[in-house]
Amino acid sequence: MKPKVIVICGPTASGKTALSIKLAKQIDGEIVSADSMQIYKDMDIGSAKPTTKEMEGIKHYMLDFLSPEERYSVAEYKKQATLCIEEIIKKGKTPIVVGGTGLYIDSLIYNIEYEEIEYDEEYRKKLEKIIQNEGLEVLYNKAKEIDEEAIKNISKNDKKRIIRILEIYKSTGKTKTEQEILSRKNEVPYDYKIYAINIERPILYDRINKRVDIMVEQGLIEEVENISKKYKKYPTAMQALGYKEIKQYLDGHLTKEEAIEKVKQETRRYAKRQLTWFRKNKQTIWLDGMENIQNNINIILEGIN
RNA sequence: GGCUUGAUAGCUCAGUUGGUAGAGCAAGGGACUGAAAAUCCCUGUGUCCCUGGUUCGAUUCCAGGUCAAGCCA
Repeated sequence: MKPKVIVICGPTASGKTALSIKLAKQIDGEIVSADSMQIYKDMDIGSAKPTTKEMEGIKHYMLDFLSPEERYSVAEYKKQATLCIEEIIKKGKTPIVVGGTGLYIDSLIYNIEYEEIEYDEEYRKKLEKIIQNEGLEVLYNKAKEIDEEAIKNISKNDKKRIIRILEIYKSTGKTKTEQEILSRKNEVPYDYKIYAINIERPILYDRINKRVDIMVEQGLIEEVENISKKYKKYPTAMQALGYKEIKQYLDGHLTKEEAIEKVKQETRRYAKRQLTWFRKNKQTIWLDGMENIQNNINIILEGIN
């Protein structure tokens, strides 16, 4: 029998944190975060990182451990989160994976293996330069020569994925298609039970809007100010919703009101994309976020026993 | 009170020499394996303010009404 691991996903502001902590207390569980922004230190308010008080003594992993100056990726997440899950199981407790980053969750539930490679900054700079001088199409054609299969699913405008085909080939000598076949060769070691929380769209959007207002009240602007003073570069951290928009305000490109409105709008769009992602997995059991938390926990308890 | 202008998608507006309409933004759907809170793809939603007239046919022309803005009293 494979050990059970519970996954709780869902769009931002759907109530994952509250549900997961209450669940953990009832089943003697510990929480492994699956959130690409809550990993960063000093990004507390804007990433909606659970506070120590909210955690109610439940141990959380994969949270608040990385400097915003550091680069991070799903490959590292997969490796580290797997170690956390193993540790929790060793203690005889139940791991609960909680988060909104679909890519990170999939890396676990499908047990995706990522080959060891090093990030080659020089090569990426070189590619960026080619895009600037000669256009993206040059790289698209190059990628097409390397991996005709993978390029079928990639738009001519999708800069990131075009670059990735080239980077993977450069550092491993394998095509992305070959790499993806290898990445799924290992059996999934755990019995993942996947739950997603959803709320009626207008209510979800209303909650998002209100949450952004609360973040500003709690000092989001000061938080972003602090980060931009404290750190010199933030290769992935400043992609975060709430941070990049407030940064634009601090740099004088937006008024405060415009920036706040933009955070709300971009967060609503993000929630929509998250839902698209989570809908794809047909074994996911959906919970109604407007339902009483204990009732939802009961559904989960029935599912795992 | 009089005159002028306007009223078309959720918003800002274009347009139809009379044959029931289209842009931007917003929105919705989708993709996603090493930056993923990122990146990218697809989609047009409509009593054309109301009532009547002219007309084979009116959102378009005419009359009246309603509302809004401006000007004059």
